[in-house]
Amino acid sequence: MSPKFIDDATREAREAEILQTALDVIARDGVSGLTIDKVVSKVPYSKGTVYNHFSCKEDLLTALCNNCVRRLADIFFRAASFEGSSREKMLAIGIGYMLHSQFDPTEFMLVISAKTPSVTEKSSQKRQDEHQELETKLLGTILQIISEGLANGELTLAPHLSPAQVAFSLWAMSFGTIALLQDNVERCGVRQEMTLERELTNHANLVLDGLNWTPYTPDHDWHASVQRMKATVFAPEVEALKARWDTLT
Amino acid sequence: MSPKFIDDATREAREAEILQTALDVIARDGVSGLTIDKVVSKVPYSKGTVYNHFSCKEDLLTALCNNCVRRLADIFFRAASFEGSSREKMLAIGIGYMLHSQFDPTEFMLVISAKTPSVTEKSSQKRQDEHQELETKLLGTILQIISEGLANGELTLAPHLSPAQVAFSLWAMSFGTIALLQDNVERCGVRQEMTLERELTNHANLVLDGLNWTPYTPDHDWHASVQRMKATVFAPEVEALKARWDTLT
DNA sequence: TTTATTTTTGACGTAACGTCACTTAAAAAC
DNA sequence: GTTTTTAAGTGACGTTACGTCAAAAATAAA
Repeated sequence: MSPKFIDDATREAREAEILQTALDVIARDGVSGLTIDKVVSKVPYSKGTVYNHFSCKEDLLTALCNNCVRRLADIFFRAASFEGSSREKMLAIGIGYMLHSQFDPTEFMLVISAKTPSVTEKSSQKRQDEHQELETKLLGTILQIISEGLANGELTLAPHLSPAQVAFSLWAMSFGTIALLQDNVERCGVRQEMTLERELTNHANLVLDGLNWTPYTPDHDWHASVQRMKATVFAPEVEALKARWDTLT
Repeated sequence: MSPKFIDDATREAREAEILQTALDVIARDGVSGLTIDKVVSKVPYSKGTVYNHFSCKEDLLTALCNNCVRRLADIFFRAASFEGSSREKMLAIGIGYMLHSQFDPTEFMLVISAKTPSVTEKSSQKRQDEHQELETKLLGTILQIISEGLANGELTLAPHLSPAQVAFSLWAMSFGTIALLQDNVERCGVRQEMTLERELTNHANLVLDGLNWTPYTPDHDWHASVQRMKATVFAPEVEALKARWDTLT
């Protein structure tokens, strides 16, 4: 009386395979070029099976986005483990975010795409809940660094600010900076003189100084900190970027 | 030898009519529910004529976005005319941005949608150029306020920051804050305690303090400034929001 | 009235979506 | 080893929407 069963492991492996294929399609044809039919044709499963995993195209996009956020959670975790002051760890979050977005602009832009009404309006509730959960996890890591700063006196919060508000500010700052600079460099006159790393560091220092998070910008060599991050906790990302660069030239 | 000619005025009027209809469709069915066919059926013109104005659906979306940015340019201009210190004017930019996004969340989200790869990949070059131009204009207004602050000594830039970088930081801050808080209030635990106005003010003050833009947060009643803005330069927006609120209740 | 030229039209070909009736296959029962 | 049972997979199909284009309409000069 018990029929064919598919175990969770192979099910997840298959889902990953479909998602990777979708990412390949996007890398080749852009987000607008992603179609379920293309994915189906490149995968050893039928359309019915694909729709068994994802309720619609937008659901698939959200799933891709969630994968990205999951990877980001790992990066943030490593950022928090950077050997240094709490403020350096905070900066590391932004740098990690940036490195990831540079390594996979497609994935980073997917996060924006997935926040777009046309996607959220159609994506399944289950995956959107998952998205919220993952975002909360990201903020959790940031909150932890804030606690650390508060605990060791490097950060003193003004009475009108809660840790959650600070976490949000920092996240919004990184997101805004990376999103707006992402593919606009060398297009708009006002922006072309900037490079992402420098800008992000500047903008982060602006906010962190504003928060009275010591050491203040003039008292520390932040560029050196960034170099150290890139040599330690983000070595894999830097390595990957370097490898990519070598391949392209 | 001269045939039927359509003058620019009626042409633009028709374009506005189509765009308004598209906005109506989006208000009813969401961005994902927007289809050219629906717009055509609600407008006294044929599909061919609509495609005569917009090269594709994405092009229409970008046009809607540009309309929004154009309105924003007006708001920023008024913000810059606020009677007060340069820092108050700067805060006014953020508040104006926020008021507009509250009055028309659809339009604000359209700006994000239009920055999404699936849209930029298909939209016409002409409208994307227009978009860049409009954004540059927005930044121009911000740059003017920065100049003013520098001129009267209320703002002194650290050597590593250019006015353009500062303008960008402030814009990214506003964009990120509004975008991420827009429709997420009361969804994610970390965020639910915040209201948009308070958060935006906090975040703006953070950045402005970080920039050493006087008067510093503890030395000024920013809430009062915001109230005054809402009573003067943004009276129309506040009025419109109030009217909307009265209608809904 | 004719002619020349722009503008409008909407039927049509194409592409992608998402569904569903049917097939396949595996494990338990006998 | 055969039968039974039902989860899982399939892909043809109906539908919707896109964007085009050849023909029709409209208008102003000749």
